[in-house]
Amino acid sequence: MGIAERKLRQKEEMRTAILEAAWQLVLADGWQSLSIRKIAEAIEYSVPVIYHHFENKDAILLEFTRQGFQQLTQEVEEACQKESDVASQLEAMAQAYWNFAFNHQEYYQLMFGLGIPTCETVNRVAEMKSFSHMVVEVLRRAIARSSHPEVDPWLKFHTYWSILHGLVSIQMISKQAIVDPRNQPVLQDAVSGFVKLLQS
Amino acid sequence: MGIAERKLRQKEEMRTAILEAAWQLVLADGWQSLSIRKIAEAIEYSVPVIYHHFENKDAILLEFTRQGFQQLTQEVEEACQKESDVASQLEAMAQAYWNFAFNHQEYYQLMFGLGIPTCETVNRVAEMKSFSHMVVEVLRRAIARSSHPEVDPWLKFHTYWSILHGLVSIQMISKQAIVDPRNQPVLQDAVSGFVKLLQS
DNA sequence: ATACTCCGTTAACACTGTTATAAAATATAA
DNA sequence: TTATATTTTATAACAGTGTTAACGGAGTAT
Repeated sequence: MGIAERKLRQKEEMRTAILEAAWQLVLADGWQSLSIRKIAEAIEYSVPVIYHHFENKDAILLEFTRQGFQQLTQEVEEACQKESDVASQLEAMAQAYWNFAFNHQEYYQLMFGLGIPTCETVNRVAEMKSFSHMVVEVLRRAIARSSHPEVDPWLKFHTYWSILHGLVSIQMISKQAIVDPRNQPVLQDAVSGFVKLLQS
Repeated sequence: MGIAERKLRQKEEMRTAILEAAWQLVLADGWQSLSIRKIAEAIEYSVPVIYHHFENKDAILLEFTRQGFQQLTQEVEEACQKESDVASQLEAMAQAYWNFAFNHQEYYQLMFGLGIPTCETVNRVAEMKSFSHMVVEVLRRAIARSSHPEVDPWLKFHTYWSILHGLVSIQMISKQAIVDPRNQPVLQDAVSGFVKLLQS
């Protein structure tokens, strides 16, 4: 009875065909414009067949999210194994993480739910510049008082902001719960570390 | 001729009515489910009137983004002014930033294009746990070799990951450009600072 | 009173995810 | 081989979405 086997094989082929077509569409036009109908047209089948292989559109996206995390883990791990001492490992891993994010932007944006307001959108928001400016001034004073007054305050601002934004978004993703602001050891850990280093 | 003034006033009132209705809808059901038709129904006008006040849906969202950055700047600045020395200022500002993000999650998510995969979605991705586990193991070794072996590796992981994610997403938002991985002073700055502190 | 400019409407276009229903193709049993 | 049962595929619809063209009516200006 090779019939059942053939059917299973065909089912698997169809599944990967859907994923491959979807991926091509994403590479061409981004996540925002991906649609079930476009996938159906690409694989030259009608729309409902897709629903025989995936419960809904989110299931397709979830599949890619999984693939993304697999690949991220693999690349970071490889970078780690190329180094011997722990400090170099952590730095190499950070670099690998960064490389993954920008070499596979589509993956990264999906994995972390980044709608990505385009560069134009951001530049239109003058209010963002006020914010940057305000924080930079504080950092400038801190740097002036430190033992390394040549440090670039904009570099430090970028770092400071990134730490804050990273803390917030990772927290938002991992826990929906409302958090007591007075109980944030991670925030304390990261910020006090940053400040200590700034003043050293 | 008070007529022209009255018309201008009415136009302004309509504009704020649209924004207020939109805001209520967002508070009730989130950004994802906000639609022009729902706004129209809420203000008891037909759909096209909205297009007389805003070019399109994005223009409405942009308005809220602006408001968000204004409010964020204000709250962070107030927190800054309550402190005297720079270190306390930077820490208070970080706390204010954090508070803003979680007290006005809708604003924050819009401002940074966070689609926010829900907690359930994230938990379904087992691959995320592999990643976490892998990194935690490296941190555990680093902590064991440091002079503070009692430090929680999961706390440090959370910090490490947040720094990386923050760097990446801020970079993705502010510059569309493809970046040369060998030229990332901010990444160097943040990660080497983290590692130094970890080993101290 | 006539012409004209707004303001607001209805109705449509071109999409989206999802699904009920019907038909065609295939597999099984007689 | 024929007839029945099963699975696979397609058509067409539902309920939404953003956006806009076309039309009506009220208020203003000449």
